[in-house]
Amino acid sequence: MTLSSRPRPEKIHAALDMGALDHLIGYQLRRCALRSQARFAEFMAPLGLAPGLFGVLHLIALNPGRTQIDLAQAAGLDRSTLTLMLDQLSKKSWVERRPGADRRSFNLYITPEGQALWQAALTEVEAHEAEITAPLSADAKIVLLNALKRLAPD
Amino acid sequence: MTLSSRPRPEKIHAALDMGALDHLIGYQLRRCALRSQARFAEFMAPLGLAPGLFGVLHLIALNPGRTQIDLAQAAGLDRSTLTLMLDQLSKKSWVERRPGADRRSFNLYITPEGQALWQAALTEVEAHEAEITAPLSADAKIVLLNALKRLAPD
DNA sequence: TATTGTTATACTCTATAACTATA
DNA sequence: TATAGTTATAGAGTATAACAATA
Repeated sequence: MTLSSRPRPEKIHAALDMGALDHLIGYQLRRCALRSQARFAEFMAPLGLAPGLFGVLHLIALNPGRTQIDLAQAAGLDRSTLTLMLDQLSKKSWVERRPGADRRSFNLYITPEGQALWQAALTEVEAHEAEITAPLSADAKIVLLNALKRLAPD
Repeated sequence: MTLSSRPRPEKIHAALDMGALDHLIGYQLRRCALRSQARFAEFMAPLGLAPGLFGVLHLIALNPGRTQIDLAQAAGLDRSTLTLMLDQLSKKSWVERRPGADRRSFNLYITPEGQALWQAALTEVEAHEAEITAPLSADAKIVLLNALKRLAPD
């Protein structure tokens, strides 16, 4: 906290009063997620992969042959949103839309290039996770994870 | 989990494999925050207040007379971002930019209308918080809050 | 009729860079 | 020169609504 930090001479802005916000899980959740996401974006940037796109790539890698509707539902996205994300992923040749038996829909597959990128991304994901959870003990991580899962059950 | 839920006859999409994502705090954080924010937006919508604008209004209400730079720093926003948000808040007459001694800057104040709106918003904030934390015991809430604060210290 | 995916459009939130006025 | 704020612009990420093709 600011209590322990000696004020620097250059510029002192007294800390602003946050009021009840400080005690709200909703607010702290937002703070943590924003910070985590910003850092995650930095880890992904060298790969040319936007944070949201990693999630989609990951789901396709683990679940080849699914339709866009399946995927949108699993990722919690609108199908129109997913269309745009898949446009980006297929423009980079990381993901393929293959026509299926039902000619209204596509079956989604990761490409070899996509596989390579995905593996590289997984390494970054682990590094990111280790970094952001560094302040927590192993036990605390488990407790936190369980709490989060109870908060947003499927 | 899906283990206990009887499959409904209409439409069965086998749950997609999430792989390691399920065990990542970074990912679960994102899921929870997105869900919380979407719900928060619904609570704020009747007031005509976008979620991000509430935070700014709240800071101004609690810290009258501060400059935009102060506020941007406290909210973790760029000053250009804050300019746009204040444009919206002042267009609705909820916030006032008053010229100060230093004629480069403004001092920010909440208006009477803003006060009324802020009070209404605080009620919604509490309702939102109660709803999203409903799955947790009082103890679990405290533990979660502490974990989140350790994750994103100031 | 209902479903899948696409398109057009728009909104929120955010940033960078160049600018104006003031210090 | 440096700072406060504005403007122009851009880019994620998201959604709704209308649409075409197919079931």
